[in-house]
Amino acid sequence: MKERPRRNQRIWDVVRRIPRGRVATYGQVATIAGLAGQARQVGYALHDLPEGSDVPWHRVINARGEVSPRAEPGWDGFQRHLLEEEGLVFDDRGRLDLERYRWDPDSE
DNA sequence: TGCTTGACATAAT
DNA sequence: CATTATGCCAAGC
Repeated sequence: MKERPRRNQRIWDVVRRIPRGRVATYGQVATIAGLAGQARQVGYALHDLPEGSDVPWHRVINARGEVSPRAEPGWDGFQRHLLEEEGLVFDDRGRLDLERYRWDPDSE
């Protein structure tokens, strides 16, 4: 069976590798998944993320260290709550210290 | 089959 | 650090 270019599933696999209490940017996930530069696809993949997936999508944030502004209100607060449960701390502007919480794939 | 939209990133200003 | 412009790929219509 040929490898199905299912980038989405590949992305989910990378996101699953994200340890608890750590976050990764879309670009980072894209690079690790072999989709360097296609960070948009990462976000799109998570959007297609089915329910019941073991993918900690809430650990995936944008390059600014902030939660991606979704279309539905209240969703950002939900993600922030999940991250706080992981032990992460947000700034007054609702941003995280990427320098401190950024997941190091090489350290895995 | 072709155009538009989309959980973004990076470079330039 | 914020904002603007451009690029990338896949899914939807």
